[in-house]
Amino acid sequence: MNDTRQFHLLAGLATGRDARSDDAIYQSLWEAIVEHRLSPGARLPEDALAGAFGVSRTMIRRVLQRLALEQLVTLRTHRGAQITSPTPSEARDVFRARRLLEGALLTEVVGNIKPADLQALAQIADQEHHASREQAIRLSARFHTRLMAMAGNASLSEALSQLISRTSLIIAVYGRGQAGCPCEHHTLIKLLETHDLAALQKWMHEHLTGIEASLDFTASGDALPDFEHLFGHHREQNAS
Amino acid sequence: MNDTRQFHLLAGLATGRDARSDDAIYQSLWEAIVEHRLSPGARLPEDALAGAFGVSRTMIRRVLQRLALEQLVTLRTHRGAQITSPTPSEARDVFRARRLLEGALLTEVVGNIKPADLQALAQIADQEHHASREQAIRLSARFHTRLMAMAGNASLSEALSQLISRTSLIIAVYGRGQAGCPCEHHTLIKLLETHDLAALQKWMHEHLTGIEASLDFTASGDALPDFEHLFGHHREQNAS
DNA sequence: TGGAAAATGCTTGTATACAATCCTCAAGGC
DNA sequence: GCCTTGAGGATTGTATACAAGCATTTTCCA
Repeated sequence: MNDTRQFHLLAGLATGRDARSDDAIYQSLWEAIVEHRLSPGARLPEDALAGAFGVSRTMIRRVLQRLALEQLVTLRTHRGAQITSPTPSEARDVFRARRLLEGALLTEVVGNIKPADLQALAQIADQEHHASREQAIRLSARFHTRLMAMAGNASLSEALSQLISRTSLIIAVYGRGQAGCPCEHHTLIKLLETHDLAALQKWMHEHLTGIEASLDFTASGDALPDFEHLFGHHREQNAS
Repeated sequence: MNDTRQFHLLAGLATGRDARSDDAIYQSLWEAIVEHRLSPGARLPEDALAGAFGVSRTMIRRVLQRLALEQLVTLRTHRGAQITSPTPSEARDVFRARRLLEGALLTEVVGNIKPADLQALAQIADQEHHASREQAIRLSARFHTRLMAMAGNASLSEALSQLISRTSLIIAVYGRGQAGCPCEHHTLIKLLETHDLAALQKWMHEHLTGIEASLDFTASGDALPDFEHLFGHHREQNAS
């Protein structure tokens, strides 16, 4: 069927021209994933994407590989790409990693605060207020990414921004209703102005723990249910 | 000239067959980079690699893109790939990041020590003793990677293993003579057995700081010298 | 009528052809 | 003699053709 129409909403996002560089395609797909317009489990056929973006499969494959290395899409051989569905275990790893990294990086952030940074953060937080629920998720990711860039360590910032993107996938699978935390971000900006490291770290820890606590891991996020857990007693009866 | 011979040492490393999967090619290149058999700045022409590995450029390009996303090679448009030469600033970022991450992860490692892990670490440390200088560098990376895998957080382990690989590049550019630290790794294993977190963190901090201190950042690591800094006064004289 | 096996179509994997760009080297002008 | 400019070769960027594998459906048999 070569369903190009399904992905035309993606193509319309960026510059508007027909053929785009692979970086622009990456951006479009990244935004669609982080904004939950492409949900975990959704298939990403190469032909359909190539048609929507007006390029050949070559470029699409390069972009998909990049997204796969960032764990936003899952590539299975001869079975194509689909948006990654993080497992509960992976989800917990991501939150543990973020608590550790963002807490530690705050130490370096407080020594590096510049007015321009605070202004940029405030602008993002403001946009979150007026944005749709979908865009708010992406802006929330941008807020955290921008905040951690203030630590001035590109190596860590990059690793962290990947964790932040994956958090959006986790929320898509295990989130229940209520969205992120726009007002909380304004609180953080006020704390940044006081340079109170302990308070900032406490805030960040509670912020991340709060998001994690709002998730519901009982719902099966994966495509195939856990038969072992559901019907395991049958086997025990037969085996014994 | 299509100089395939230059890369035949790489092709001989893995399985020995002619055509290999992209993962095997990635492994071969990764080892050659980490073992300093391919030095920073070395060019990686796609045709030559394709010939050496007995595959087409398609696969080579995929592997090079992956190595580029891990910052082991640098991809410049229409100018091909070459082994990355980390800047002094990047080098310092990597060491800061490793001190932070590895120090913090030790906290989770000490709660998770299993005999099999200690045995695996001891085996790597032993191999370091008997290995050539080149292989010792790779084994040292493996040691740290294996150690941090004990923390049981795949997200952080992956980010960290990238930092560890990049450290090898940094040593290739800025290292002066003396190699790594084989005996020190045996010390760490003894400390692990005591479960003394504070001592472990102290050891790790000094270990990484010691390596960083042994580097010489005055030598120009980049291909093209810093003309701005060298000849900048000329422009100032003309401008004023 | 239900199930298993085969066939067909669709999607991905790999290689290759062609176009675009850059680098090198040589020739000409100042 | 040095710098600029142009042509040629070499290398990368992109698209496409073909092969290989999986999924679905259809058919056949019990």
